[in-house]
Amino acid sequence: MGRSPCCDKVGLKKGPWTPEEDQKLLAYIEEHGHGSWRALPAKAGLQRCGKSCRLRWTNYLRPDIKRGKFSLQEEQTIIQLHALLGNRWSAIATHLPKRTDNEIKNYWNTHLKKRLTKMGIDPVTHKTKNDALLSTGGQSKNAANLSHMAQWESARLEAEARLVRESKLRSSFNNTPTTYNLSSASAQPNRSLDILKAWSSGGCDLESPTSILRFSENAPPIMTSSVGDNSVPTIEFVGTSGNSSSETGIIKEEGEEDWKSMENSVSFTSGLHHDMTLSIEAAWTSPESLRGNSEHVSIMEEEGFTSLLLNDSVDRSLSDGGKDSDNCGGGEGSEYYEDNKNYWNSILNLMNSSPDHSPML
DNA sequence: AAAGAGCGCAACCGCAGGAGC
DNA sequence: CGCTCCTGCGGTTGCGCTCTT
Repeated sequence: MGRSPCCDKVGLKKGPWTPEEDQKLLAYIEEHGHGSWRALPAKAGLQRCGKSCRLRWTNYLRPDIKRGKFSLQEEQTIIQLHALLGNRWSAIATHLPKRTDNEIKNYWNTHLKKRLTKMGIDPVTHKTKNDALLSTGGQSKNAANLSHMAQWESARLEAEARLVRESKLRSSFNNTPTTYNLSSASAQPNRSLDILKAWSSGGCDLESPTSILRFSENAPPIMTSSVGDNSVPTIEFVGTSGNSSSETGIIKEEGEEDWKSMENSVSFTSGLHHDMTLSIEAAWTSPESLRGNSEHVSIMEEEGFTSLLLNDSVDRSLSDGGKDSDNCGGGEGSEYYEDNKNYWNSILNLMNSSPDHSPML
């Protein structure tokens, strides 16, 4: 596919932007919008290529960018999303309001990666070195499941990001908030199957599982456990699933096409029937208002999925999930559940046990 | 105080893929 | 259907600042 150079590179300035250039770019975009980036520099009187202007705007000048030190919450979100998504910074940035993918990428490379390494955690696999050594046999199966889970999660996050973008786009034309529907556990109240078990078993009829990383942005950081001496925060993997036998579920592994169609769907309800929730106990404060009627969880404009990610806590406890009433789970699933639970707990434990939350040097 | 090393971050590079013609 | 334009993304680079010796 022919790709033209972004600029002819003759007479165009490169390198750091000057305040004057920033001012020109800002003034132009405020008045006209960016329109075509390629045409922008000439119109704005800048000796830059369009690509450079776009980067400057998206990574620095945009008014909705939050700069400065990353909070502990943000760090944890990055680490956990990275474990699921890998180096997909734009997807991760979707869940960190006001942070750019570039900033997150830089922060990961300069701070978090080193910190995890120092903790003995492989920043690529998010496994401890011991885990890596033991990762044979059944362990590798779990690793494969985690990888599979990550694929689902990755696709789902992309879909959600798209919906948020579409929501914002629509709202620019229509001031009324846009509402999307997400499936929820209570859509089928008796769903109590741990989705992880289902994945591990490989024999369940599953559609696209989904997961929610839950935090409370306003809650104290996760180390605020008040239970006993053991103040180690925990993350729970809460899986819910429907009556697998009653659903039309078809295992759609590697179902790229299915995901594409799902991404184009306005409602998640049609495509996502399972929730797997990572929750932090310390943030386990469920608004009662959300409990009674969660058939459709409305995501309002500007809050988007991030609200769910960070604030929502539709209560889906493990209490009934532990009954293992399904007929397609099994012991392996339980082990998997425990392994991943332990994994997240270990990361957070290590994070929180750091002398401070500044990079370890 | 000076020089070198290390670090952090803004910016660049090149590829991928969607949209339009 | 193929080409070009345009944008988004992830990896990498290089400069300036800070720290160490």
